[in-house]
Amino acid sequence: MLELAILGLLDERPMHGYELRKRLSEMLGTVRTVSFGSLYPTLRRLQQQGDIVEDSSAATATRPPATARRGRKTYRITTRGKGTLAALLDEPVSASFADDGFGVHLAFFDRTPGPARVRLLEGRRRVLEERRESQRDAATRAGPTELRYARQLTLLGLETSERELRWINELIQTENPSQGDPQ
Amino acid sequence: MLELAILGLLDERPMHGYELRKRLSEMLGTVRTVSFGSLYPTLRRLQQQGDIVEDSSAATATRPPATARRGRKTYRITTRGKGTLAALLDEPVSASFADDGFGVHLAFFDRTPGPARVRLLEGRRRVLEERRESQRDAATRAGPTELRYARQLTLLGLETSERELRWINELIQTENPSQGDPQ
DNA sequence: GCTCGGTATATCGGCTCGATACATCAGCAG
DNA sequence: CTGCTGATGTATCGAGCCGATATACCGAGC
Repeated sequence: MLELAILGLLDERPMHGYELRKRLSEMLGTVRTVSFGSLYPTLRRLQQQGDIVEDSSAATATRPPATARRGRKTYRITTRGKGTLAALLDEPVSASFADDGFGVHLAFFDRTPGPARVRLLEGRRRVLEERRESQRDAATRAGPTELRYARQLTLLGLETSERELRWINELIQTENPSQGDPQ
Repeated sequence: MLELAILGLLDERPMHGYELRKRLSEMLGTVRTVSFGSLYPTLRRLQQQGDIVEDSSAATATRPPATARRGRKTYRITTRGKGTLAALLDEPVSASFADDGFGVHLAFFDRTPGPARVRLLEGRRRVLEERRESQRDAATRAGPTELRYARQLTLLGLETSERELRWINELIQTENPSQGDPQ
């Protein structure tokens, strides 16, 4: 998922690590924060795979020193990286339907082809439906009295799932007005 | 957090790994599922620390074979383990205020002493307030048009945070009727 | 001139997950 | 009775991610 986020951002313009993190935080808001302990290893991995390269042009181009501060490493997406990005956008994996992954995918929704959009939204809906069912089971099942707080938390979660389901159903209708809600 | 959950369950009665996982799933509902890849290493760690021991009495007690199926390992909490559990319940750490950890703590709320209850609830409230603020910032900040889907997700998250804040404020009032909401 | 906070890269240990492997056992169909 | 399937049950492996930590440079303000 982090690979998708990085490639998506570098597809807009070259950036260095620290900047990537800032853009990620403001873009994904509370959905996901990225630690340096994940970011830098992922950058190295992407570089080894040939999806990104260190961008030397920015340093040597117009202004010799000054612009590129010491220690800065600016990365740029390669042609191979663009292919990887397109594949990630087109083929949602199971992680794409989880809370985190879905938010990342959604941030690049405008670059996602139509069929993949529908697959993504419906996969997310399926996850939410399963969650709702298990929450309903837990809420119905009469637990011991001492668990009333945990039960209230479950009820709160159930409401949240139901709201998000309504939300995503609206989104699916917007995306594909011809067919209704099968469930 | 997983240590707390295991110790808390074993404090009720001895159990083996598979059973622990089932109880955890139905108890925490959707809040948290535990994989075997976390469960078994954690059990080993707890055993090495002396917080739990393999319970041989159950196997040799009333019925010789039959009950204890081959390969089953039943664990029992030790005196040291009870101390660890009490400490975990009494001293909420930063992980206790995260979504996962909070749910686990709440499941054992009836065994948590009063002052620790208040610390837990107020710590959780602080986390939620921070989240709400950053979501408000993100929602206010006019992003580019192509991010409208991600923005709608943020708005949904903002509503969720606000609802959970109202919920926890009620809980705090129930716990401590004398003093109101400082924020 | 000196400290303080923001910028910037990087590593380490430890936890957790998903996948996988491998047994046992109950029930049921052939 | 034999073989199949599916639930029970323990366990490991690789990989990703997080939080803490270390290091260093820079600009602003006193």
